[in-house]
Amino acid sequence: MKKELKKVVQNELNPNVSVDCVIFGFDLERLTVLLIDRGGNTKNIGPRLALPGNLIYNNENIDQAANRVLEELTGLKDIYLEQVGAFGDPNRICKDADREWLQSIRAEPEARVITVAYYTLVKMPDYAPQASSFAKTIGWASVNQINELAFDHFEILQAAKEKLKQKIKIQPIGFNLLPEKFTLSQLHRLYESILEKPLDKRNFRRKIQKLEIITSLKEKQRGVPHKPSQLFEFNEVRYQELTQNGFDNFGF
Amino acid sequence: MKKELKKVVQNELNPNVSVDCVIFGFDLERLTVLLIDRGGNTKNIGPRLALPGNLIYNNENIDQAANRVLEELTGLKDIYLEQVGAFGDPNRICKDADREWLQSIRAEPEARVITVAYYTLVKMPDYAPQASSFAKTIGWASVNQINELAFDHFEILQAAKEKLKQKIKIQPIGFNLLPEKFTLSQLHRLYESILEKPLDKRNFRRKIQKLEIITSLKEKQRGVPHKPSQLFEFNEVRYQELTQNGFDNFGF
DNA sequence: CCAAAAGTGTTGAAGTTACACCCATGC
DNA sequence: GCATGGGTGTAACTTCAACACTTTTGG
Repeated sequence: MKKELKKVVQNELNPNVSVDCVIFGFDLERLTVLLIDRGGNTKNIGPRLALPGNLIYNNENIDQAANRVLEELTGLKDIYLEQVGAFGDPNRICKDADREWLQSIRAEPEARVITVAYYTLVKMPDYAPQASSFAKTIGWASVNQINELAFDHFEILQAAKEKLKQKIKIQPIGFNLLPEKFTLSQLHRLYESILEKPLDKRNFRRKIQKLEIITSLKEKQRGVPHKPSQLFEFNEVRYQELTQNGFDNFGF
Repeated sequence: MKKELKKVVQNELNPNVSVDCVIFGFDLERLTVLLIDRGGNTKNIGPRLALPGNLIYNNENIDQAANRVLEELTGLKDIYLEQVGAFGDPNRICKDADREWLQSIRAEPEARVITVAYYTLVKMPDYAPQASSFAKTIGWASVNQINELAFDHFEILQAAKEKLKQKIKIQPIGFNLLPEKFTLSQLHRLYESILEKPLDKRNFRRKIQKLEIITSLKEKQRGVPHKPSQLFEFNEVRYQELTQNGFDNFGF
């Protein structure tokens, strides 16, 4: 072992640790994810799309780093955030485009990086897109139309999907993806999108309503070319009651 | 940003990333965990016990690093390994004893470290303890008698317990903690230890036997001062069948 | 013969699945 | 009036929870 005893500079970027964020949304039809486009400087070799992410600072914890990246990118604070895990094979930078891109944005492009992945749930209407230092353009993509991403980001996306799938079976986190007022059909489609399987309409409605975690509003959809749907809101109070009594299973 | 362009030395330790391992065992009564004792050089300030772990090399992936630490410590290869997640507040080294200990074993004791935690399941009889460069003495401790550990290791242990608890509800990984031949009562106690709640004996037996993932051996316990118990073994083939048909819930 | 853990069935309640038709609206 | 999605009930089946006594061995 070589003794270097170099002083750690607290507010510098740590060249070895990054965070990447899988930002999920729901367009009322499909589950979507926010991707950045690395643009033309990859000369169109390899995938142009990537998950948003960046190196962490030495004086912030990992969750803070994820929140910072999110705020820089979406302008949103305090959104639902869950760690997926750590990734980072030594050879994760296997594509020419990846290497080229890193050289354009990193001080130490050859450093061994491990990345801590998070997934987050945002209400699409709340989201105010904004360009940032590391994202030329950004946009939503339908999750199941993606089949290639930069670095190991495709693998990370798959892992995030799986975590979300498991989580939604035991906690009603889906409400983070819906507007304040929503219909049972929208909630139904959301669950089907995440679980990637059809759910019987009547059984789904019965199950949700029995839990009493949604409250019917005195309001209906307007202007739709079919029978207008009842609107509901999430009942946070009731949810707290349930979880405190050890509830942890929806049975989907 | 400062351009350094230093060459990464592939087979050097990365000062910023470590792995820590929660090695679970089962003594047929309680869930246990393998801890290292940092010994006398802490002057008995703060907790002496810690999870085994070490920095990663730049040329190994994180899973490999965890396997390496495990093999160095227990001599075991190919054991059940599951990532818990990444940890590492900037201020995780908050205890004097921690700082002092790091100075004795690390080239860059002040570096910001994030650690990737894993939990593993070992059959206690297979385990051959051996001292290593970073562990003076090691030993098993009963999980629920621990209330303090070095660094953020107590927090990591709690997270690992929780992951194990969730996992065992959906996959029969408990067999990794039992000897090849075991009794239903031992399996029962194992599930109760992990889930931290009593399970009805008859209902438990019925549920396990219906799944057919254990096979009755033509052999019984010998030399016990009570009715000798039937011995069983895990049926791996049957388990593969089940999981391929999408089975993922024990319903505990 | 005593202590200790093994082993075994039934019943009532709750939950799950599968399934088809009428309703309210915009155009 | 027609296309579109909204909304509703029931019956058969499966699963779950609760519960107490007899058996076999070693000492």
